[in-house]
Amino acid sequence: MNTSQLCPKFEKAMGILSKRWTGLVIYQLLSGPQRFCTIESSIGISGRLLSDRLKHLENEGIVKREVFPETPIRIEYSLTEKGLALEPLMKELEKWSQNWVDTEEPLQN
Amino acid sequence: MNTSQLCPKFEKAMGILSKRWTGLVIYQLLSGPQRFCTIESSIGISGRLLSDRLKHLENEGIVKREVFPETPIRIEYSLTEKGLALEPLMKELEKWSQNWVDTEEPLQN
DNA sequence: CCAACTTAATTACTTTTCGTAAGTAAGTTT
DNA sequence: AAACTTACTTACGAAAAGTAATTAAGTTGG
Repeated sequence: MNTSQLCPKFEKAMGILSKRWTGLVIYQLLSGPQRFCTIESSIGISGRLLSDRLKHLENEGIVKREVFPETPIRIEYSLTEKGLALEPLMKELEKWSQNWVDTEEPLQN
Repeated sequence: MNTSQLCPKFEKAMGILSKRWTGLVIYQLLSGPQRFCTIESSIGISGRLLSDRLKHLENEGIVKREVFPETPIRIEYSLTEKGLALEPLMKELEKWSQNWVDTEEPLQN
């Protein structure tokens, strides 16, 4: 049972961000609209999970899926206004990671 | 296999945040040092996972565990400087959630 | 025309993580 | 001594993730 005393909006926002891969997908899309296979290889997610995550983000109104009936057909994913609004947060995470994150493995005792 | 082209520091930072509950634990500790059972009930996490998350956050140098040998004994968790540095990010998430998150269920078709 | 290739998925199966509940150890209160 | 509290740990079924193979629709090359 969830008996938390947090703001439901904040809790939901954190829920989106703390689902594995969603943050990276959003971050990747901040550099512009992209195709499925581009996202897949840029962040190292499997197709199975990327498919799932894009669907969820579409449901949340964060990502938009567009089909371009060119030849060959092209499907592009991009951020909606809601998704783009996460840019300041991503910038903060970039800053924090540069200032505080150490990629070395901690010493094993 | 992870063949991503992202900055390893950023990727690690996102990895920390996108592990379930860690974000909420950090957010909760921003309001000050707290005991295990306080965190547990404020964010609605189970003891089993809170114990695990606090250990991980301690290993990452984000959370500090202090034992006060009073009577009764008291154990407090607080944020380190590294942990406190996440405040601006949390404020951004608060802003975003207030502006964009809708807690209503999406319509079922 | 047909075999091989590409993209955007989906399905099948194994491993890992989560959630619930119960148990434990140390100390406190009644 | 029995019941309670805190800070955990253990056990176990359920859910999610990871890997790999498959599919559907269309494209290219011979």
